[in-house]
Amino acid sequence: MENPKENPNPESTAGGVPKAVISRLSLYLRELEHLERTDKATTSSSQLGSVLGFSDAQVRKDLAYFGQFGYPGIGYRCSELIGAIRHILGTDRTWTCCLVGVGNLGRALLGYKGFHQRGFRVVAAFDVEHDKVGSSIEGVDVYHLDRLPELASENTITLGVIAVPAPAAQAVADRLVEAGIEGILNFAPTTITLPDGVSHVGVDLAMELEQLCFAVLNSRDKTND
Amino acid sequence: MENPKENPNPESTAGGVPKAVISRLSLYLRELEHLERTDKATTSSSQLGSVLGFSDAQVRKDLAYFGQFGYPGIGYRCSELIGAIRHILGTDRTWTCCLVGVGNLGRALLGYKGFHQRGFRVVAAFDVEHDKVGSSIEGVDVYHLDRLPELASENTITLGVIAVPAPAAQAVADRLVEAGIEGILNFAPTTITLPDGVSHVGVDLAMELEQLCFAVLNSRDKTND
DNA sequence: TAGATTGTTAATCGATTAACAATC
DNA sequence: TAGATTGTTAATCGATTAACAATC
Repeated sequence: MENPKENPNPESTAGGVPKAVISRLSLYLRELEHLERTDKATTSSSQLGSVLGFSDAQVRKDLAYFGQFGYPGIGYRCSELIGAIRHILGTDRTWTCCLVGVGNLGRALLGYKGFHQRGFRVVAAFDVEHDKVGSSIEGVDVYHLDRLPELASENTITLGVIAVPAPAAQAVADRLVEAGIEGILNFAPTTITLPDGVSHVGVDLAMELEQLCFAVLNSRDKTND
Repeated sequence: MENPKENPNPESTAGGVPKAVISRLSLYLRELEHLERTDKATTSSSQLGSVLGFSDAQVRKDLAYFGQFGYPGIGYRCSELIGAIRHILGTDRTWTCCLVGVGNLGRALLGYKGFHQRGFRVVAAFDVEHDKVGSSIEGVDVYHLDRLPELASENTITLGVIAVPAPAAQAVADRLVEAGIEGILNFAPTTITLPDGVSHVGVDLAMELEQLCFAVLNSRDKTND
């Protein structure tokens, strides 16, 4: 046991990818798409890293979790790496989504072009207020929340976006789960509890500002050292 | 050198707090505020952790970076810990903010009650479109971006929120920096470059959905093991 | 007192960095 | 060829977990 052997099971990588790697993958993708739009055919780990504030080693290591995408001496072909990262993230297919909560934020999300551009199709919006139900926002029909199960199975909706007030969020989450949704993006500023097998990402806008406050205070301290 | 001494400089903690600790602190705070609203006077590291999916040890360790806030045998008094975390994050004071970009998302942000509730005061909004300039949204006046320097110094605006299209984001960031802003919350789906001393948090809504996709795909794999 | 829970240390685990042979 | 850059290994660094004496 003093002299450990090499891992005898080389293809066992799949499950053990750090979560931080996946966020960076999204950043690499965004940057690569930007490079491609500005007609750069290739890039390198050091170029990609320096724009985003990571080391070249980190970029290569992150990609190495999933395979070999580069050319020694050359770097990475943007279009190829874009395709590879999209495939890894799963955004090389179309995802069918619904939105619950057509308030200020919900309406803004429906108007957000970025979702459609990246292959997310919002096929229905839901609310419980009768003056909203029946309307159409940015081409998306607004239904009463009671019709969620029906529309979810008709359209095989996979992802749900929650944009309701915090007190309603858990009940909405439960109904999305009941309707067979596999993933929830939660904008309500509250913790929601979900069964295993349902994925979850939470975005709390006020929390992001809090993080910024802390960063500002720390930066002040560092400057007046 | 074989037998290293204990750290001779015990109070050198300040700078070295992992970034992940700060996000968890925000989550603890949100949960504590929820507990307080539901009339729980005290909680414990294991209770706090289990709701949020962390271990009790992690909760205690995170708090230990900043001091001692609990009572052995009792736990934490919610109101005290809320005060302590707010002080750590810097949200025990009022932060003066401005918003640039009064599109769908910008308007939604102006209507978002959570900011004001947590001590963020949005004192001005800016845009370059003449039909928007001069209007007032949710009680916040919309000015032409050219008036940013003037209004920033009059109101000592500390934080700026960017909600403009990606191609305009860097130029807006530069003008915010020029106007003396100390922190930027960027909702534009692009990387912005800032000088040292200006803090930065980026939120890319499409990226969050990408993260969710990956989680859903992985969860499927795990289920069909 | 017995039970609960903290703060803190030491042990474990995981992630990042540095270095370099292989490749174009 | 010389220069650039990859993929990968080993070394370093940092963060999480487990354990427990101290405390209420």
